[in-house]
Amino acid sequence: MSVQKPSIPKGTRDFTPTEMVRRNFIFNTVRSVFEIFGYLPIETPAMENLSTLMGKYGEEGDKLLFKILNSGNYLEGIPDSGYQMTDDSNPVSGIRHLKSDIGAFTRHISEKGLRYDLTVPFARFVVQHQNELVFPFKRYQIQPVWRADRPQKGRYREFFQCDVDVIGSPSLLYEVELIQIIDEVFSRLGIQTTTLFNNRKILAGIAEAIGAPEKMNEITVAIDKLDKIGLEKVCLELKEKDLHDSAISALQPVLLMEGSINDKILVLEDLFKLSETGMKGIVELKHLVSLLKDLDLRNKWTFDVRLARGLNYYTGTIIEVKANEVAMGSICGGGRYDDLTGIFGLPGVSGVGISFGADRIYDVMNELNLFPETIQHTTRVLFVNFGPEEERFALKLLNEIRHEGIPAEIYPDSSKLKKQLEYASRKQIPLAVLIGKDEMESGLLTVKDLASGVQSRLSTEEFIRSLKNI
RNA sequence: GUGGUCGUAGCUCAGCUGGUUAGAGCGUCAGAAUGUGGCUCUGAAGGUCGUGGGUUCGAAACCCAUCUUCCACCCCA
Repeated sequence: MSVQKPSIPKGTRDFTPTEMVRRNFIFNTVRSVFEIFGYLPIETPAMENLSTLMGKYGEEGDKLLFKILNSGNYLEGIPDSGYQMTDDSNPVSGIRHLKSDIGAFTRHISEKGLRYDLTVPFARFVVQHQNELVFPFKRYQIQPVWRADRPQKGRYREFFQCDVDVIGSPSLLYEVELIQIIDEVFSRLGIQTTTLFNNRKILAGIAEAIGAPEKMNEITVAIDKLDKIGLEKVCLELKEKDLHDSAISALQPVLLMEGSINDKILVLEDLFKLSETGMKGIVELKHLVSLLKDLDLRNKWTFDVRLARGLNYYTGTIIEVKANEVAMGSICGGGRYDDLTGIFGLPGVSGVGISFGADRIYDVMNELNLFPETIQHTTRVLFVNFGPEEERFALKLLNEIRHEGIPAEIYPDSSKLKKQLEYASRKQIPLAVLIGKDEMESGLLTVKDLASGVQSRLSTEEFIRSLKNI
């Protein structure tokens, strides 16, 4: 039997205790902010039926779904001679046919997949539990999601999302609330951010107004690249996407737009004389901006027409957050979806939500050294072990200290003192308690402060009191 | 998914155009008057050179495949 090198699938990671302490710091911060705003937790299974997942994220998204092979003999029911199509009853024979309709074959052997995000499972959850829920329903959800993407920096195949959504109200107050949550979370974590928002109706309006409503996606994707590739190439790309010259020139004012939010709104209002949808978007945008202006948020925010979020289900406001000091994809994003639950049989319910990317937030904080030192160590007191008798004595005291809620431990054997103190030192345990014969007889403990090296003799009562005071 | 890129001790890397027993720093472990850590000193362990093929008298170095890393596109947290 050969020894195999241990490894984990690409794009996945192990987390060490140090990393977990830091990750939990992020989760706890996010969680407590969510709760302050009145959101409650839910969880859903790691796997969903493929029928729930497929078709919700566009063609690209479908490809990125991790599918789970049916258990047992998943080839059962497929005749030896070929493959029976699911949607018509003509048997097709031969492996070549099977390959040519890989979709149908996949549906046969796999009916579950790992969740791709938390929003779609949430929609499914709402429809399934609609009778038990109070609307507007505000929930948060912190769980891993999986995407069969090609990994890169800040891009993993398994990562945690922290979602907050509210469903059952079209009120713009919730957009404001989410932007407040973003501000609060990042202020607490110490990350300086810029929150960008846009409105899907404005994007649709632009496409409509320049006479190419069916090309909205192409147009938004191209506009999104403006910073990256420049005006000329954007226009070139639009041309390649079969957009008329007249449409491209009509788009120029939008591409060249700059100045304050109000300036941009004026440009758009002018354009939207030809688009009702666009006007609606402007009305929403103006309302949102006026509400935000009164709030004195600590982080930057602004309207950005170039913001284009791909997911097909957004219909109103779209939001994205970037860290100011680190080059990384967005660390938070989301938006308003008017009919996410419609496909599951509950039409006309509007919702809005955002998702914090815990893993990217971790990377950003790590790069900027933002994790506070104080979250590091857990054990605060180590009892040094001098032998069976001393052990007994220490165990009693150890128990008392733990009852006071102070994390403490005892060294497992009477190794050299040197070794025991080194253990404390390496684990960054601040206090070591030495109980040997002297201490047992006198009842005075020797307490060593590892940071300063100072030792003191304290009675057990004094010691416990001093621990509680810190 | 498309196009690149990286892979040598636990970690960070060196190893000249293929040539004999593959190196360093850090870390680890063991010692340095037997109840005192971090610093210092001494010593030791640790590598199928990502994996599998091939070229060659000879490969860590060259070729192919494969996995992994990172990057660009795509998309996104």
